[in-house]
Amino acid sequence: MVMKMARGTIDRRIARTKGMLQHALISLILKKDYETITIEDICDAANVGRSTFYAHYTSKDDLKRSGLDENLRRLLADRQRDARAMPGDSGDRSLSFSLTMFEHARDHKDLYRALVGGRGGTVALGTIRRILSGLVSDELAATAGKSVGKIPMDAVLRELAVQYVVGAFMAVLIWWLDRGAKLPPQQIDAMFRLLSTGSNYRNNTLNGG
Amino acid sequence: MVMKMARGTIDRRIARTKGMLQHALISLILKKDYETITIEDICDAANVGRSTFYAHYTSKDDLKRSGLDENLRRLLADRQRDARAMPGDSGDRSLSFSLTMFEHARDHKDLYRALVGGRGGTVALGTIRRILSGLVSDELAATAGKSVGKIPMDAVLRELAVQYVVGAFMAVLIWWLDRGAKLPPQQIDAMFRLLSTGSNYRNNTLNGG
DNA sequence: CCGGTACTGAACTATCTGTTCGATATGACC
DNA sequence: GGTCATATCGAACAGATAGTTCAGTACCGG
Repeated sequence: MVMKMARGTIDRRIARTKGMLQHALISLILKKDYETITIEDICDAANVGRSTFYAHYTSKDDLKRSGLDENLRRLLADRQRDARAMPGDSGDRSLSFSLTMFEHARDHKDLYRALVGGRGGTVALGTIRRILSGLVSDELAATAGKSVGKIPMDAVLRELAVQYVVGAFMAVLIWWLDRGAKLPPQQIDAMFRLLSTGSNYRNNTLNGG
Repeated sequence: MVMKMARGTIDRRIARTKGMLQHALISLILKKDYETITIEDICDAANVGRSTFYAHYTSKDDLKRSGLDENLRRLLADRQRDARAMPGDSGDRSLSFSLTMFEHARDHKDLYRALVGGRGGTVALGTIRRILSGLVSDELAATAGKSVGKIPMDAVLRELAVQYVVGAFMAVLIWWLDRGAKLPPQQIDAMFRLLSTGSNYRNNTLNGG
C-alpha cells in the first residue's frame, strides 16, 4: 500500500503472498466452479490471512485478471521472440498467436476450460481478447493502405477486422475446448487459418499474405 | 409449480407476475449495472413479493435468460418469415440474421449494451450465440458436400465454421455497440459481410454464395 | 359462488463481503 | 547483528443478499 522500497525491488513477503494466492486460485479453479470460490477459500488454500488478501487485490476478479494477464503476455512474448529467432518458415507469420494459443490451451486444458467457462469467463475472455486484439492490431497496421477485395481498408474497417478475427478465434478456441480439445492443435489451427485466409489466400491482404 | 389447468391455458396471475418481473428487470437494466441489481430490487420495481419471484424463477439469470430467449426467437422468426414472403432481392440470403440483429440492436441500443456488457453479459451472449448458431447451422446444412477453396467441407469443419462466423459476428456487434452504434446498421452489416464473404465471394461456398 | 391456486409479507438461517486494528513476524538495509 | 519499516495475522464487526418457510389473503377459472 505504501511504496518506500527502491524502485523495482519487491519485498519477498509480498511476492510470496501474491504467488501463494495466484497458485491457490488456480488449484481451486481446477476443483470447483469459479463462481462458488470464496475469497476465504482462496486464503485458506494459500494460508494467507483474509485481510492480507485485500492488501493486494480488490476482489477475486482482480486476482484472476492480474495473474492471467501476466502469464499470457509472457507466453506470447516468449513465443514471438523464439519465432523471430527461428530463421526457417518465413511462410505465414500472420495471426501468429493462434497456434501458440491452441497449444498452450491444450497443455493446460483443464485450467483453460475453467478459466473461460461459466460466468466468470467474462473476466478471462476479456483479458485474452484485449491482449490478442493488441497483437492483431499491430499485425494489421503493416497492411495500412492495403485493401480487402476492391474495398479500401480504412481505419474503421481495420479496427473492425481486428474484432472480427479475434472474436472468431475465441469462439473457435472455446468450441474446441468445450469438446475436450480432441483435435490436435495443428489441425484446429489449420482450420482456423483456412476460415480466416484459406479460401481467399490469393487476393485477401487482410492477413498480410 | 403445480400444473392442473387445461393445457395451454395460463393463469392470468402468473402471466401478469411474469410480465411484471420481465419488464421490471429491463427497466432496471437500463438504469443500473446488471450485477448490482438485487432480486429484491426487481420485486420492488415489479410490485411482486420476493417469495413469488422464487415461485417462477430460480435466479436473476434465469429471469434474464428466459425473457431474452423468447423475445429473440420471436424477432428472428418474424423477420425470416417476412423475408420469405418478400419476393424481391433473392440476392444474398446468407447470414440472414445479421442485418436484422444490427437493426434491432440499434433500436434498443441501451438495452443491448446493458444486456451484453459487464459480467452478466455471459448469460445474454450465451443465449444469443445459441440461437444464432442454430440459424447459421441450418444455413450451412444446405452447403453439405460443398467446399472451402479446395478443401472438402466435412461435418467438423462445418460446425467449426458456424462457431467461427457467429463468434465473429458477436464480436463485431459488441464492438459496434460499445462505440455507441454510430455507424448505420446497413453499413456495419455490409462491413461484416465483406469480412465474411467479401474478399472471396467468387470461390467461397461457405456462405452459400 | 366455490374450490383451488397464486400472491403476500414477514421471519429466519446462512453466507459472503469488506473494513478495522492491535499484536506479531519478518524482510531490508546499515 | 541490530533496527526500523512494513507485511501479515486473526478476530471482530457491520451490512448485504440469497433462499426458504408458512400462515393468511386475494383472485382466477369454471
